[in-house]
Amino acid sequence: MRREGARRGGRRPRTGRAGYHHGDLPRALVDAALELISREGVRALTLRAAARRAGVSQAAPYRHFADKDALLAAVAEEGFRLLTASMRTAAPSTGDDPLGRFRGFGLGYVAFAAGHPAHFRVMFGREVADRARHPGLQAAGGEAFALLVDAIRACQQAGLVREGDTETLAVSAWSTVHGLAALVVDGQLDRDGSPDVAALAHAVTGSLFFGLAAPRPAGG
Amino acid sequence: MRREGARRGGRRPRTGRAGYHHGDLPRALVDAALELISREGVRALTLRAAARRAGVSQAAPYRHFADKDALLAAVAEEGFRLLTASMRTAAPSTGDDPLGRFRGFGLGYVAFAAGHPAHFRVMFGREVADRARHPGLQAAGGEAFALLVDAIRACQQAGLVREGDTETLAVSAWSTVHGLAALVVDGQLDRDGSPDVAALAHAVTGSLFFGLAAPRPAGG
DNA sequence: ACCTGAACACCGTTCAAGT
DNA sequence: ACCTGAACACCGTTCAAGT
Repeated sequence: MRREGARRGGRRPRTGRAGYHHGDLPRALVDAALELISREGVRALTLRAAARRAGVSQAAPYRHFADKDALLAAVAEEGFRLLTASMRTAAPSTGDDPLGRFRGFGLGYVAFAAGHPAHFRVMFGREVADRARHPGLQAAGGEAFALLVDAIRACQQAGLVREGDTETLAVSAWSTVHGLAALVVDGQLDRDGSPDVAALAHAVTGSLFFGLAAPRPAGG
Repeated sequence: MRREGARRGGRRPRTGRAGYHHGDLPRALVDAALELISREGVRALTLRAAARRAGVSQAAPYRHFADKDALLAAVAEEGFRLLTASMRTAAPSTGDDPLGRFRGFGLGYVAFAAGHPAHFRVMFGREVADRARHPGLQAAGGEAFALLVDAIRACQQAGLVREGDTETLAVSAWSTVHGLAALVVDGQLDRDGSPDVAALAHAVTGSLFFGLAAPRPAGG
């Protein structure tokens, strides 16, 4: 992970384009990787193909990434940052609606996966061979999980979610939204045409909160 | 998918070992693939490495599999069959406990993933590039989902699960167990040592049924 | 400081040829 | 009917060399 800021907006460094083809080859390689994955699948992502797309020689990527794994780790790390952003965007920021906030995180999680399938695949697909070598990755993943844990704790404190080990409840919540996200990205839900992801996300987060059990008959 | 029965037990065909190295090279290649994935990751699975492991030339696999994708599809299809078997084993077969049966399917799903991570990865990891080319695969996946749908319907008929579109409820259930399974296989839950998968599976299927909501105070 | 060209040991896949 | 050997166009990665 020699790469640092993504510098998305362009704004090339003053030191100039001398020697540069892009002003930002790392960024160009990450974009090329995402496009290759989206259009032709993870197997089509080769370092050489990404280099070709960026208009540099096959050896040039090694100036910025130690190996193919490092490029994939950069994609995954960016994905985790976009994930937390998507969760925050979907959640109301007001402190007085902890349940809405919790549900918003879930909806944002699924929306991210549906909107960034290439990122999602690299984040969770074991493409990054040795995750331990990329601690920034683990950290970024932990941040998203922490968001969920905090939201559940707030709901518990408001008396909206039942008592119990917060982390275990968070694993339930994470499993639910992650499972839906994975099934969507994986195309497993496509058997009768393309599914209404937003509707499913609402149904699933609703089930998560209220459960599948039939309401007890009053006095029963 | 030229390959047919897996003939797991050994029992070589009478027609003899003349020309055969294994009696069953397709089986040997599937086993080699699983071992390579388990020991060195999906990237280490190459057709040539599988052939080496099976003791045949690099070109020999093409007698039995059209291409690398076909070998992966065979692994995935076997996985789906093992998944349904695991679900059936974990579920009580008695007709008078639909809820236990439903929960058993969920526990069996997670147990399969934890016990067969290499299969699970190929089944859901987009390693098989063109899934449409392998209809047997889609069918085997649909079977597992159908099990869940039937179990939910039975619970609804017994008044144990609330009314509503059965398929949508099934997606909730599938998402929950699939999400936990994926997080386990992916190592995402390893941040404080290795997790107690069976305990998490119980907690998660419990949450799925009862929800996370705090019990309503009586008369409130 | 960043990039290229050539090289090495690998892949997936094909095809003529062997038994 | 099943397998091999050689071949082709690709990969990841390294390294000396260029500006």
